[in-house]
Amino acid sequence: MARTKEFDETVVLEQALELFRARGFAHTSFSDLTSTLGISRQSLYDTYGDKQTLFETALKRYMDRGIDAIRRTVEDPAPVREVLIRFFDLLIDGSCGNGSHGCLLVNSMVELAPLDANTRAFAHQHARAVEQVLISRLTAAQREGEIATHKDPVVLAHFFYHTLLGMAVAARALGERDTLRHSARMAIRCLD
Amino acid sequence: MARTKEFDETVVLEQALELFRARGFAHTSFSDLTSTLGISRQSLYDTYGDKQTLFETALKRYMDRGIDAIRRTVEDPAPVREVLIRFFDLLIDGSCGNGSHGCLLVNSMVELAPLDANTRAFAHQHARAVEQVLISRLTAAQREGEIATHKDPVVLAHFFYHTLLGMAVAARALGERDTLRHSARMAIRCLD
DNA sequence: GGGGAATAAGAACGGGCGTTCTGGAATGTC
DNA sequence: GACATTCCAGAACGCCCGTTCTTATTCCCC
Repeated sequence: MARTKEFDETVVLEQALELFRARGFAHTSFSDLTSTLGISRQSLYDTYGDKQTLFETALKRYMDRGIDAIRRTVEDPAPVREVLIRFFDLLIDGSCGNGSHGCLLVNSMVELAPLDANTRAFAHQHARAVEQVLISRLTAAQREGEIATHKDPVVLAHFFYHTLLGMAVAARALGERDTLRHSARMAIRCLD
Repeated sequence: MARTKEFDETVVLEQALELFRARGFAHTSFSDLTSTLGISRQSLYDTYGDKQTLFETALKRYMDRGIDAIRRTVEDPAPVREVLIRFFDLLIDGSCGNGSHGCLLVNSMVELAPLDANTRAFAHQHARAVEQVLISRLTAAQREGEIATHKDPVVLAHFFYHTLLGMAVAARALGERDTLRHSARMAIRCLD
C-alpha cells in the first residue's frame, strides 16, 4: 500500500510538546519545530495538521497524562497530609524538570486563555477536574477525622489549585525548587 | 521651537500597558497598538522607541506602581492579618479589574522569562522586593506577638508570593473573584 | 509673520511567518 | 516487477510583522 513513516508519532509529538512548553505557542515557529523534531514541514502537516491543531493535540495529551498522575497520587489511601505532599512534589518535579519550563497548561492559560475559547475551555475543564479529585479526597479525610469538620473541602481544593498555579509560574520564571517545596508544606498546614 | 504633541504621553503609555496586559507581548502587533491608541506609527516610534522598548517602559511603570501600592498597604500599622487581607484584596482587584486580564508582570514572566534576560531580571527583582516588604512586616508582627515565634517569616513571605502568582493566573484564565478572596483568607490562616 | 523643528499620516521595505505546491523516493500489494 | 499510494525535502507563495522613509502639516519662538 504505502510507505511507512520514518519517525515515531508519539515521540515527535512529545518533542513538540516540550518545545511548546519551553517557548510558548506564539514564540514557537514552524522552523523551530521542524529543526528540533528533525522531520520535514510536510510530514508535520500530514501527520498532525496545522500548528494550532498540533498544539491542541499536545496540550490535550499533556492534560490527560497530568490528571491521571494527579488522580493516582491523590486517591492513594495514605494519610491526607502525606498524599498532598506527594501531590505537590509531583507538580513541582513536573514543572521544574527538563530545564524549569513550568507547566504547559498553566503557560497556555496565561498566553492564550483570553484570546482563544478552546484554551479557555481546557483551562476550566482541567481546573474542575483537579479540584474535584481534591474535594473527594478531602471530604473522605474529613469523614475519617483527619481534618476538622468546620473546614470546607471546596474552599481548600480551590486554594490548593491556586497554590499549584503559583508554583508553576515560579518554577518557570524563578526556578527555586526548594522554595517551592517549603511553600507546598506551608499550604498543607492550612488543614490544621 | 517645535510643534506640541497632540496626545498625553502617560495616557497613551497607560493604554499600551493595558493592551499588553490583555494580549501579551507577542500577540500585540503594532497595528493593534496604533489603532487602539489612536496615534500614528511614527509618533509611537518617536515617543517610545521600538516595540520592545515600549513594552519594557510600560512594564517598568506597572512594576513601580505596583510595588508602591504594596508597600503602602503592607507597612500600614494595622493588625498583620488585616493588613494581609488588604494586600491580597489589592492584588485581586488589580488582576480582576478591567476585564480580568491578570497581572502584566505575571503574564510577562510566563511569556518571556525563559526567552528574555531583561524580563527574567525584572521578575527576580520584583519577587525580592515584594518578599522583602512582607518579611519586614512579618518579622515586626512576630516581635509584637501577632505571630508565633516558631514560624519563619522568610518561608511565609515566599509562600504568600507564590499564592499571589497563582491568583494572578486564576484571575486571568478563570476569573473567579470570590473564589480568589476565599483562597486569600485561607492562605492567611497559615499564620495561626 | 516667517523660520525652523518636531509632528503626523501613509506608503514602502525586508524578513519571517504559516501554509501549500511540486517532484522524486520508498514501500506494500497484485 | 509495475502500479498505486504514501512519505519526504525543498522551493515557492501570500501575508502580516516590525521598522523606516517620504511628504506635508502644525506649532513655538524670534
